[in-house]
Amino acid sequence: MTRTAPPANFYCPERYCAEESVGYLMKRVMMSVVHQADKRLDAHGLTSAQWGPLLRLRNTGGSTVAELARWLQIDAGAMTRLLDRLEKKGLCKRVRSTADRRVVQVELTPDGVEAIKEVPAVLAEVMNAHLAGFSKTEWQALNNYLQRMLKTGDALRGAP
Amino acid sequence: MTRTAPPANFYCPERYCAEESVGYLMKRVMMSVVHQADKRLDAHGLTSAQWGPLLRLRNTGGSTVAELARWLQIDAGAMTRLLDRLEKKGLCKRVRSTADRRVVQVELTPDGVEAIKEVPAVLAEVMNAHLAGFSKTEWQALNNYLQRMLKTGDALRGAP
DNA sequence: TGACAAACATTGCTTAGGCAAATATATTTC
DNA sequence: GAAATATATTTGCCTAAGCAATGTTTGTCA
Repeated sequence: MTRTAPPANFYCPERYCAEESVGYLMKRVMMSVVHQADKRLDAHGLTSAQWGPLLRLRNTGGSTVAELARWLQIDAGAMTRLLDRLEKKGLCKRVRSTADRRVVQVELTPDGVEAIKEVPAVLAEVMNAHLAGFSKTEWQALNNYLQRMLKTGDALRGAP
Repeated sequence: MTRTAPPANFYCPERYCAEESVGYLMKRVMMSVVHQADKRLDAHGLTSAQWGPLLRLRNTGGSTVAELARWLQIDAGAMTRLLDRLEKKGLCKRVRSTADRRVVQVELTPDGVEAIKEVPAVLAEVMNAHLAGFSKTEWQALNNYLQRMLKTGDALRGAP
């Protein structure tokens, strides 16, 4: 049982300035990344919210609504409607499971397989572009920092 | 005139794995930060999208719709509706400018001043919590990395 | 077995952001 | 000064996520 480290002391209420905060910077960086990815994926008719489930479906060869929602950490209702939109575009299809009649199996259609093809290249390209000038050591350090923050954040809300 | 560094080469399409990407980690960290902040601000009747304009209004002593939208980097239409909600809650008020009749001046109400009071403390607390275990050097390195990524991202879309 | 709890999918209501069009006012240009 | 251009705000239509029901089906356990 490892002891949890105490909170850091980098920010204090009196002179908290959003523009100098790691949180603010991270939000801005994410906005830039998403914007770039969206711009490139628009040609393929996908939004930044839509390639997530498609990629998962490709990697698993089919999944369920609840599993996709858990995987992407979004609300199950939101996932239902996201799948509505993807199905309307003909990129995936839903089939009620016969084994467990509560669940709905989701699968890619041939058009869905086609649509997801270029996505990994786009994501890799956008991330590499944003990391221009980084050494491998710096990139690894950044990864390490983010993984630690994520772990700390999960612990905050008592995650497994 | 400094030459821009070429894209990095950390990710490639064939074995691009979202879970191992800096982008994925950053998104997850931001979700955790926003979730924690929302949980604490809920008691004050604010959402994570609403303290942004309020804080800006406090720091500037009043602003305009367009300036707030630019500051927070969101759509002007979205800002209009966000201000609708804040105004309905009685946290700010709008006054048509007499100097330039196109613009609408936005100001905090006394209730708005009250609502924003605890926000910096909450933000500082949430950020410090997520940075538990970080040395000052590591924190500075993280800041430096993020600033560089942001600058690179801005350059990508030709920002000033 | 039979009640009760849990899991799954969906829908309604809300907040929220992006894009485009409409309108009103300023500024610049000729 | 008139016309073109730019800026400011708002509105409509879309995607999107959260929360709280609801109905259905499955699993548990007394």
